[in-house]
Amino acid sequence: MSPRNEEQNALIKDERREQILSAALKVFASKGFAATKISDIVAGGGMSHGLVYHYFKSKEEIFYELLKRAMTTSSESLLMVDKLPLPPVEKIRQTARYILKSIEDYEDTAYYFLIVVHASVMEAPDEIKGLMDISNTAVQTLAGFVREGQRTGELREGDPMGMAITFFAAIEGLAIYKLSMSNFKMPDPEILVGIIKKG
Amino acid sequence: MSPRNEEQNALIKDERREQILSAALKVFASKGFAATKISDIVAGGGMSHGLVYHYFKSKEEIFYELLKRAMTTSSESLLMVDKLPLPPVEKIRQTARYILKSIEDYEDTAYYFLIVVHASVMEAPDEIKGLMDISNTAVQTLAGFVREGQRTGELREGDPMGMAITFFAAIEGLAIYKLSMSNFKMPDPEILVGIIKKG
DNA sequence: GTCTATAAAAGGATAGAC
DNA sequence: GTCTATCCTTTTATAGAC
Repeated sequence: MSPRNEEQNALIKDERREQILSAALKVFASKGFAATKISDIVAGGGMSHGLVYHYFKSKEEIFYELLKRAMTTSSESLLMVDKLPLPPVEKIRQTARYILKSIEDYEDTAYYFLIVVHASVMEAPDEIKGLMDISNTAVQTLAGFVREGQRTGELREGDPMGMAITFFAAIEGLAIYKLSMSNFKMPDPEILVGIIKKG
Repeated sequence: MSPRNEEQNALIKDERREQILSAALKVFASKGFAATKISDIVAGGGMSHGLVYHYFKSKEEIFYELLKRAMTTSSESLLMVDKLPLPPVEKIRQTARYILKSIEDYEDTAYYFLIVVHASVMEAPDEIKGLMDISNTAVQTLAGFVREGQRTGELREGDPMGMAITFFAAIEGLAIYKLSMSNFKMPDPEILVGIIKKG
């Protein structure tokens, strides 16, 4: 009960949570929410069934936490790019490069994108649907780049949201392929820029 | 037992099958395979639980049949376009236009694309994975257009398969959006052409 | 904090009545 | 051909031991 022990406990607690989340990330990404069994998560993380419920209230809460991280990370990344002193086309190019490289280099990035895909296509409770709106932060930031670029005439005309959605849709699709064919190489980011750039 | 009755029975049989498939299409597309309960399909089609099992061996068989239709239709469409006496860019443009219009006009088209998405991300038995290879017919046909166009210099350089995959990935993503936001308008097909066309 | 055993529920599939 | 009732497995979630 000394402070020392409490600190250690907090550390262990955090470690275990992360361990569970890390195992769950892979499984949820690969199978989706409904098809994932607690026993799948347990098998991947080498812990017991009961332990998962010691740290999380339900299967849904685990998924919720992972989705939150996915959404937060992607909107923050876009906001970072937005701060760079670059013309719109370059902001879009940076975004494409950064995301494709991250999917290529870190397996978890592809997993997180898959979590978002699953959240989009599943029948989700309101809490989860609420999180999905945050994703619109990323889409909307990108749509902002497009609007800006259309004003200066560097970019293709057309509905900015439609273009931004297509841009992310393509990335999500690529993440799906990456995961099913591990030897699949991410394409040149320029083809994503081509969605938006004037032909 | 007269021939007349057999014919009528065959008709009824076919009608029921289609009725079940039609109800299942919407539900599978909206919730995915694992999350779909037989009772969901039943509710959508206004028939009884047992009837479904009279016409199909299992939930999986229903999904399999729908996926087969999705795959067959898309590869056939691409082969049709390939027969047209058009330069590669135009074949790609036709494909983009045709598919986006079909998603826009027919709800079922979007549903069928969603079936494919779910099949891509689910943990599927070998039979279903086998069907997914057929999808590569469509992707590969498109990749063929790209290769052709690269030879003549009209199209962007880079891995044709990567571009074809991105093209379809974008469409699948758009179908997802279409279904969750029914008022979402499909973007200009040119943005899909932009993935492949020289910038 | 972690595990094992068990409860409780859900859902796929079948049998048999009509 | 169609429906209702039931079986039985699977799986989430909890209780309680260590």
